[in-house]
Amino acid sequence: MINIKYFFKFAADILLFHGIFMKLTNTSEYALRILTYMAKDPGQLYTAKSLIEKLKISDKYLRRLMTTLSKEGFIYSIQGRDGGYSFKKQPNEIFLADVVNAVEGMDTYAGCVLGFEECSCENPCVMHSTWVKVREEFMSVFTGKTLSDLDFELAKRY
Amino acid sequence: MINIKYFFKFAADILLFHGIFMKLTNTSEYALRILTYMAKDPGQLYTAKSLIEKLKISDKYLRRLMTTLSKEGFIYSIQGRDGGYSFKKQPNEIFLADVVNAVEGMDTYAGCVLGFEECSCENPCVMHSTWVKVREEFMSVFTGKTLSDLDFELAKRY
DNA sequence: TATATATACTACATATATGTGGCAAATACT
DNA sequence: AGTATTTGCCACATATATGTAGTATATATA
Repeated sequence: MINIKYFFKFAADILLFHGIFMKLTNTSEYALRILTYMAKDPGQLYTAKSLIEKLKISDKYLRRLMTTLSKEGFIYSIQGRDGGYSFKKQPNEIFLADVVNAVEGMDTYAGCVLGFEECSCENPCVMHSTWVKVREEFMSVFTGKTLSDLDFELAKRY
Repeated sequence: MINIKYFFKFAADILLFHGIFMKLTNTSEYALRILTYMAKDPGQLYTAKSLIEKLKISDKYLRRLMTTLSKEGFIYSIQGRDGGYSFKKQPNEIFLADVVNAVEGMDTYAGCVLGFEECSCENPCVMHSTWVKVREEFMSVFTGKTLSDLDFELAKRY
């Protein structure tokens, strides 16, 4: 899930700055943060402890998420001493959309921006075409890129 | 605020359909639903009662929203018998981004898709450029269109 | 078998978004 | 002044997302 907010902000020099706030839910953020981190070195076995320390995600929340990601087939887990998590599917088989979908659940549908049930191309609301433009950009990016299609060389993080 | 979810859905013919769920918060949906409805006939005075019936928004929630929209300067309100709401700013002066921003509050900022505080073009996360593409599409559409730039002829709704 | 270390699960706690109830205040009309 | 109709406001109720606590279970090693 993604949250988007617009904002206005005064810079120090009194310049009016008109920007956007667009944010995944913490849950989706965490899932992508974890998997993109693991994708840098996909062969490794990662303990919850190491992920928590490295990625600043709260202990129990991360563990619950790992269980979800495991049940969804992205990773497998090994219990007991010397246990941990590693990839089950390869990173180049995992699309960004799949990750978001998995952790957010599938009990949703493509909705009208104004919340109308009956909105469609044949019977559009006043914002239909406007919204479709935004949605299609998001769709093409998130369904078109896998975990291994990201900027691992550019990013100095982790 | 906007919530986006991906979804998979089986059509009747067993075709696997891979789509997107992308949704404003109810609050933003309501605000846009109300203002786009009013923008079809901007000169009129609208009672809360008529808006509730027409737009299927719960009584008290709509009234609270109208007060917000009024305080934010989009509309003015007339109390008492024969009172109601009407535009203060003209619809062609109200950008979609302004509406979302007004009802969601301004205590936010443009964030990293993975939730990193320090993420920027100079110090990007692995998803930075990917996310910027999506965000800029949303930004250009919502800061580029006003309430009067919508498809009033096409939409049979209301 | 005992111990250390790891994941799995359940239930609860907190924060935020959303929705509701009741009453006060304003205004037109009689 | 009295009444009907309308907006304004406060406090609470509910739903969902997020975060935490405690305990059970699994496994490598000694």
